[in-house]
Amino acid sequence: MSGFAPGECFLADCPGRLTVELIADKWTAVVLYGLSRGPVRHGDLVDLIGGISRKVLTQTLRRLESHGLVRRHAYAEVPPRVEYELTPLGATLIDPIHVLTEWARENGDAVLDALDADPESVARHR
Amino acid sequence: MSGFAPGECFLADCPGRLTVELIADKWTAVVLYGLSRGPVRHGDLVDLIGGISRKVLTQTLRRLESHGLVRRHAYAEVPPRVEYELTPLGATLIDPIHVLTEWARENGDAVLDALDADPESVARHR
DNA sequence: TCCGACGGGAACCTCCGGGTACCTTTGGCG
DNA sequence: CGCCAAAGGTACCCGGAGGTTCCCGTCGGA
Repeated sequence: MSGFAPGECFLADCPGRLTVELIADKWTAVVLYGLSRGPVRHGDLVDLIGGISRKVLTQTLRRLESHGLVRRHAYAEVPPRVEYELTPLGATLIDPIHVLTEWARENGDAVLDALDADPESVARHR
Repeated sequence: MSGFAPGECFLADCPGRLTVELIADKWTAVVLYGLSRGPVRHGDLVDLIGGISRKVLTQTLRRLESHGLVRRHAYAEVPPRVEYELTPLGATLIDPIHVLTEWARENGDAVLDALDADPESVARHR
């Protein structure tokens, strides 16, 4: 519990808040991660991620694009082909996201244990 | 762009998804970070974080509690006093979150630049 | 000739995140 | 004596994020 300087950040107008706004979204991190090994087509991303709707994927990608994290390549072919890839800036976000997945791999079970070992905490009010 | 093994995770039912479900929330990461230096009272957290409403803070803390990341201490005093603190499991999440804040400190400006260097992309479809 | 492949977009709906206002308990104080 | 303040929780309501469905565009192939 030492080595952090928590008070300095995450409080209202600090840069950490920005990142949270960016990736603390239901799908953003997953999409970024799905792009981490190279360009992927829109439809492939839908299959790859699983559970995301095409509309939301498009929205997410558009937002990431406008934030400079993702680049869009539309080829004038038929049937249309669109590929998305990380920008260099976007690629720098993979590491932090990767840290999260590592955490999940190590502690995911503990969370699940706590979840079903603690059903009364939902019912307990005081 | 090497060293990752992206395909293995983040795809539907992998553990990485769990973490995202956990902290990919507007406030969760911020709250965890606010608790990272020790027990904090409910009201103090509201002030510390800034912008969160008491209700949402309570909801967030409750969820974290049921996930085993936060422990709640309610003292039978008047006026009531409630303190929240990280569990050991919750403390392990501080590092990954810290990585995110580091990213923000380094790349936050680049994101903001991309945002207002690309205003037409926002107007184009939003 | 008509359908299928691929990606985008509009219309519609549902659900829950978030804000507001009120409730609780008891001691302080007018 | 009675009313309010402090601190946290909660009932209720609304807006918007996210999902579903359908439609569009074009060309190749059955």
